[in-house]
Amino acid sequence: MQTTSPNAGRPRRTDPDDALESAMRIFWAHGYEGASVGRLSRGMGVPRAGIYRDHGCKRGLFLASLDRYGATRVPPLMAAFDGDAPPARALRDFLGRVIELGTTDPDTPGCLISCVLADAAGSDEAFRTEFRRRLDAMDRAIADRLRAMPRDALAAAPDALAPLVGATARGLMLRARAGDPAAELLPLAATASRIWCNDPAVRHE
Amino acid sequence: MQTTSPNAGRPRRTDPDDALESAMRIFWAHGYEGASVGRLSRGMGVPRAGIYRDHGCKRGLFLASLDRYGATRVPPLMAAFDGDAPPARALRDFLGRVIELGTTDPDTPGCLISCVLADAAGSDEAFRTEFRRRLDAMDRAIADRLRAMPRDALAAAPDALAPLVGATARGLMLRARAGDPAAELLPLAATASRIWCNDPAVRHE
DNA sequence: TTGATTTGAGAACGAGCGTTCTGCTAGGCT
DNA sequence: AGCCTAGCAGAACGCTCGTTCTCAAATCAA
Repeated sequence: MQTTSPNAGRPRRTDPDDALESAMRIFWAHGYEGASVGRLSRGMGVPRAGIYRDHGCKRGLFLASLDRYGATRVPPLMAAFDGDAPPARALRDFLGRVIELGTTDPDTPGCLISCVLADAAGSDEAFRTEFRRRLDAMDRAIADRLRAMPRDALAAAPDALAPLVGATARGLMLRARAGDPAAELLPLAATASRIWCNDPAVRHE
Repeated sequence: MQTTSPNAGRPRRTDPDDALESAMRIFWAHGYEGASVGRLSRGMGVPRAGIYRDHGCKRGLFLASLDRYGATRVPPLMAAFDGDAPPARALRDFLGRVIELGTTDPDTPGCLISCVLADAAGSDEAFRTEFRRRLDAMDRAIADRLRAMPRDALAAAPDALAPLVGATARGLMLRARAGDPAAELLPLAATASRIWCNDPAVRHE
């Protein structure tokens, strides 16, 4: 977006992508209000002034962290619907990836959007709009994937089932935030995916 | 718990129950970190020193607020399972009450536990334990109600379905936090309750 | 009325907040 | 070599935080 300046100046101590990744993880762990600029600066390896130069203010850094989260953490979830696995298998895989994201790193339990942005959205209109925008985007993406599945494979119409899948995924993220290990959550993914799909042979275990 | 003192002292300006209700709503709206003691004191109608006299510290007031939430907001949800309505009806009623709780007052969107305590649980061990304790209690209560339903009425075993019902309810609370109106969420309750119950006559609309 | 007791109102405290500023440093350019 | 640029390190700003303290006000007992 910008040509290199004639004189390059001192190089950055930390790669901007790495710095943003660190910031995202600090927000993820401590919440928006709980993550102080001092802690962010130290964790990012960027001086305080550098944060304001790059993102304007703490809010800007948080919004950039949300963008990074959406760009790096969400696509691997949706990839569960790639390929042509049976619907029940794809849905179980999707929830499995959700559980993995929420439980893999004990320092960042749950989901930056469902657990952190949700809190910030309580009384801040801009954050609430951002929150809603991201929920809608994910549910719409899920609906797109469900619509591509064979008709009558699902227990409800794709547009009706999609927000239910999204809500369930977020409920699992809250469980992950509480420290539940993946092994305790994966059976939930199996039950949910089974119930969501029309497979008369294996109803009520 | 204590006998009246020989000399009664100056009466309180605000009833302690009303004060705690106000504190709970302020935490609900602004989150744990976002609710300052100054704002709490003003909103409660209790001087700062009174908060520390009654609850020890800000954490103590938050925990007391959680207790009040659990005592006043949760039982009306579980009451959906009273009576002998058909399982699908009871489950839909339950989610309907969840939606109502999360959307009725725009100043306190969503759920104090699922949206506020969840954030605080990220890096605070005590809050995480408290969070998990409350999630477990609710899922156990749901399981008790599901077990009382006629066998083979549900699409999965009660103990397997209960945490799924809990997770879905919390996902709806996040939607409420984002500002979704009840009218947009109620169809989700209908779809979920239908899918959770074995009613072959009305599968895939 | 007086004394004991409990609360209210608000000042005060040190610490930490988000944000900005000041020199100094490390590179590329000429 | 000397200049220009951009970033670093850390001090500094005013403000708000959670917490504590002080003193006047209000009630009951004697």
